[in-house]
Amino acid sequence: MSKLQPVRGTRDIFGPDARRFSHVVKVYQKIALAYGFEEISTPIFEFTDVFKRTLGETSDVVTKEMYSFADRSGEMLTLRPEYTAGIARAWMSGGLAQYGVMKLYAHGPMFRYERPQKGRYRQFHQLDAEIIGAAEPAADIELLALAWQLLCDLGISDEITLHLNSLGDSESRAAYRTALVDYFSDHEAKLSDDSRTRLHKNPMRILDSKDPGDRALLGDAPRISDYLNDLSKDFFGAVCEGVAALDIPYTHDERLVRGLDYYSHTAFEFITQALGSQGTVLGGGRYDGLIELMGGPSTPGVGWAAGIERLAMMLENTPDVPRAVTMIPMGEEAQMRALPLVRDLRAAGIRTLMDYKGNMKKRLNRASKGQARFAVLLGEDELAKSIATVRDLDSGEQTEVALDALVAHFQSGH
RNA sequence: GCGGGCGUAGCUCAAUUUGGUUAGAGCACCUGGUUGUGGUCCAGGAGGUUGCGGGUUCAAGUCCCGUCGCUCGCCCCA
Repeated sequence: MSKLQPVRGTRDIFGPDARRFSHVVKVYQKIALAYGFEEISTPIFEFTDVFKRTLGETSDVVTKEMYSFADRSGEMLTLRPEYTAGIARAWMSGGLAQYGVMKLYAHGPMFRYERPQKGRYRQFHQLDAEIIGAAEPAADIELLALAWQLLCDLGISDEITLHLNSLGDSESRAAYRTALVDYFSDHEAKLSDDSRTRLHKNPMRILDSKDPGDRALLGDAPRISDYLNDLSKDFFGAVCEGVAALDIPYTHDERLVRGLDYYSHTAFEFITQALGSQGTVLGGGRYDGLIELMGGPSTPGVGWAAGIERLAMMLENTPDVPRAVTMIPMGEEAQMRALPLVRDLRAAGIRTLMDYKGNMKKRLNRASKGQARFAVLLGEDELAKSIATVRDLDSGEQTEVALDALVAHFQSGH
């Protein structure tokens, strides 16, 4: 505990990692705003009940993955393992229903007590999008469009495929579940240990088992599409049509299910092969039963979340630090005279650096290693003439620029 | 929670087949050569309890046990 190392499954994000990370967030914010979503920021912890009630007492997240603790007054709190429950809670406690359909986006840290792996951390970060109050497939489609645009704008869409499925409404889902349990109960002896537990706890999860023995049984297993009632079929058909109209490539993946209890109708995951077994880069679905389950009015909702770390890992290039201007004053007077000049450059939005020590050689050295583009030399000679010597660090060319024209000089693209 | 692989300087790696003196190198960093001109070059410096703890041995970076961490996979998920 006293060791100078980060807690298992957490990490410091710095340098190139930090730039990739924030690039993902910036791109997302821009798109989300363009799509008409509004930002919401919810606390990173909630009363434990918020997650317990919504995720289901027996889900893995609740039984073994939550960071829960009692605070000083004895309240049981939990660091959020996912976004939806907290946002739904905010929607209710803030009376957001008055705004009608709400389209919300968010980004921030999540916490799950899991064994770390490539692309999986105990503190990880998600982008999130939710539409609350819309029962129409158009909302699902809009969210999928938003997700796809994000992946496109990040330049990673060609490594990713959309897997789309319908879990049906609660009636369809219940019927299917019964059929599934019947089928697998007949073959219980052939199931893997994991799937035998699933059979009783969460039978639909057997469908995406990686065990070869289980997979052999799947061929003859009942298919969800045969159990959808008309309403569910129409809904799914509309979503597929919309996705096709937007030219989003997808596959209907009947084995795609959800671990969380409150999902219905649409379920989807954007999956890549590039990240090993942590291939789901963005996933979500419709949760029409959630808000009622939490004690609110019956209210439909759809949403998704994406792992920022996973997206960042897939970026082809690391965004560069913008190239800077480095001020190099020589002598005490120049040092003072440089202060307002640097301030004005910075106020104009020009990335401007100034060292605290060193002779000109060292400063130029540091400037070029730090990827600066220009050095502004300011010494006695320059001050006497009210100019600065601007040195192009790539070409070595030097020009004289009047001090009161410095900002304009760099703003004009130099 | 379960299984495999791996832990030597900030990073990448050395350290003779089978244990043997003071654990080395490159990159990066700092200082000087050059008190107003960088990236090169030269010289020097700093940086390590070989992850940690125990054991075997005259002797352990090297062998054994434990532990912690990283990593890949399972479970589950973003």
